[in-house]
Amino acid sequence: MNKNKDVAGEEPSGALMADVARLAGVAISTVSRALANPGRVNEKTRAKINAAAKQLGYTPNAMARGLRVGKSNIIMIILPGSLYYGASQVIPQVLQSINKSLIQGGYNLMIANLDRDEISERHILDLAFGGSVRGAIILSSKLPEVDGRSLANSGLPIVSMLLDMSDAGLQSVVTNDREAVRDVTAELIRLGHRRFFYLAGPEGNYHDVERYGGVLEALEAAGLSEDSVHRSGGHLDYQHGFDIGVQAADDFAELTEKPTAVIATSDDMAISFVSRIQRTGLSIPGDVSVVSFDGSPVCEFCSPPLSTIKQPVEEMGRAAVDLLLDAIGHRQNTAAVRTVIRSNLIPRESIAAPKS
Amino acid sequence: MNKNKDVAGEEPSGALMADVARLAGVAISTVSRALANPGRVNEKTRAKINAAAKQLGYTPNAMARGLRVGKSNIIMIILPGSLYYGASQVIPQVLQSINKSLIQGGYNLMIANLDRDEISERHILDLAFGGSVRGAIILSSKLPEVDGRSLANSGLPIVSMLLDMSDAGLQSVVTNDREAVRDVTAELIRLGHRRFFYLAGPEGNYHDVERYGGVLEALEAAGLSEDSVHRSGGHLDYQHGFDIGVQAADDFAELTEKPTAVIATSDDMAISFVSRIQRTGLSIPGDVSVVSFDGSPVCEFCSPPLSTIKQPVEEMGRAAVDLLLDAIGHRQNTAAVRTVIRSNLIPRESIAAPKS
DNA sequence: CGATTTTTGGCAAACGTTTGCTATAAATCG
DNA sequence: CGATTTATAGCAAACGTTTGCCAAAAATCG
Repeated sequence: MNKNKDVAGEEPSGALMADVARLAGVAISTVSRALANPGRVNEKTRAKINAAAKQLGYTPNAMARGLRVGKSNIIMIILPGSLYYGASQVIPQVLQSINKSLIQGGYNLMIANLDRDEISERHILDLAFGGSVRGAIILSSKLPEVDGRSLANSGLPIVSMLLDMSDAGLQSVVTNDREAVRDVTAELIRLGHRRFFYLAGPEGNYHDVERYGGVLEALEAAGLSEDSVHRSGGHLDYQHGFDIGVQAADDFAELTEKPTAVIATSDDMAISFVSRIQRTGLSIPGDVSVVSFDGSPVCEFCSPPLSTIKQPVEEMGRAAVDLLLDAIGHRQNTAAVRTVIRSNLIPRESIAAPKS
Repeated sequence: MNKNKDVAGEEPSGALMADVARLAGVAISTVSRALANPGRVNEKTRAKINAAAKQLGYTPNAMARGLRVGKSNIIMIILPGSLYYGASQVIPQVLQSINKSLIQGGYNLMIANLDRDEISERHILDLAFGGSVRGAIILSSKLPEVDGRSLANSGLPIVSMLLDMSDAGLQSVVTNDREAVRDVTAELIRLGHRRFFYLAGPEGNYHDVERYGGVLEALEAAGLSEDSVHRSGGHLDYQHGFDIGVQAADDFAELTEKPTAVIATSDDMAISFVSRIQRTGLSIPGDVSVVSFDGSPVCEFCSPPLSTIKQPVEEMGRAAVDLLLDAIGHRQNTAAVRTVIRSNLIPRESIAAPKS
């Protein structure tokens, strides 16, 4: 019965631009221009067209447009898969902030997980090279690369967030991890602390390097030796944030000369650490001061409320999107490939001068 | 210089199917079939084509394919915008689980936020009617509807998750909120509790209705009056999870006859509530027992560790994706429009028998 | 009022695939 | 070995837009 033998879809879906044109009594091209290119068509015909479009409930087909103009309106965010996801409180906030900014710019957000397997790398590359996405925001330190195809030379605008990848030539939006940790360490030193306990994230990870570096800088500035800090953790993924704190507490228990201040690289590990060492009879901040990184809201309601360095994720998300849209719009990529947005310490009761 | 005057894209982007065909010395259509329809082409030519494709780093253009076949391979997840996002710990887990399942099925996940404004409704409808997405998983109770276009009759397969929308004819994947709360309330009654304090989520919200209903059912079953439970909160969004707990603590303080057991509808509010009432000198579970809903990992590290009802979000995500893909594949939509996956109580030290 | 410029609308050719149909080559059969 | 079936490959027409170019109409000018 169907006249059109080469029918592809199953349902006629919605109204087409041709339908709108017919109803408005104009050509298809006029409809197209009326909808997209305000100035190019007479005000009166445009009104007619708009009316027709509304009446038919017309919605332009995104794929047809994308194909024709050779651009999609989708941005993908590349998350370091199970490594990060759900681990740190920051990811949902990052997503929300990025999505909000993107939509204002007329873009949509697609999620891509970059795990350690080749499958996921290939998948991301397919997205990039298949014209599905227009740009990428990456939260992973590794750029997918398989069989000669590499995200780096996909021609896709890419912005790195959280991690500094300016070395790889990527615009990067980061916070001042190092400086923030240095400052808080300096503050602890000023309060009288001399022995420190550092809860590391995954070994070699950018954040870990930066943050531990910050500790060392503060120690050096105060004339303290590197031995004043004991490093714990580092062999677990961020995914196991709470586990890191648990293990570190065991570690801590075995030290003969207890540190008086703990610097944790995420709130999760700080929380589980605190929970465990309180159980051994130590009090916070009486016996040991604790400060961590992330700024999770839950820190306010721990006992005692935890001091934490709040990452400005919303601002970072906005900045990343701005940079990406700039790059897409060919507005000259500002020479600066590194955008730093400052973290703030939220001081709470978990920090005090050491006992004696 | 460019011969092709009607050039659309700016860069030649990657290799085209035509390039592969030329290199392999076959027709375009043969390439297409070789890549998609294994059996339809001779093994030998197929090998030649695959080699050519790999050599050129060919990636099929998703939009062209989508346009031709009239289907996209993108699924959108509709989140209740700022209402939920970042509030409850469950969202990131939901996203991860859904994304993982989708990718295995060859689909991609796009994020859509449904806020209370018309803009976001329109945006989602554009996605649906513009052929951008192939199906939707919705975590919001409201179906977007503007100007006669409604998601309900977009023809798009939709699955509701977390919220039961089977009344609206949507396949729904939910947990047994009511039953779980009823059981835990019954257990509290068994322990000897007779006066309860209920921390409500947003008033009228599905979860709130179900969970509060569970409390009432347990009371009734035990022959206790509805007055045995004091309801607090309910006028704030989930977004303000922690705030709800804080306000509820004030509320609690004013009660002359203190309840001995608290049932909270999210971990966030339980955590802030506990923090505040401990500050007033009450002890948990000595003076008051606390149980909440969600199963956030952080509960294990609260003091005392919080009993919580763990929502099986991973399983729910998987189930939602399965149902959606079934619907897309026209496999008869199983008559059951309601899939229930059971929650489990994780009992911890925050629950005990009342004092006297 | 004729000539020139500016607006406005239409035609048709893309964009990169998929796929129905058809043509050829190979295989099978009587 | 000719006839019939079956496997394989190619042609060309879609899919629903956008947009370069041109033609007609309207406006402006001398």
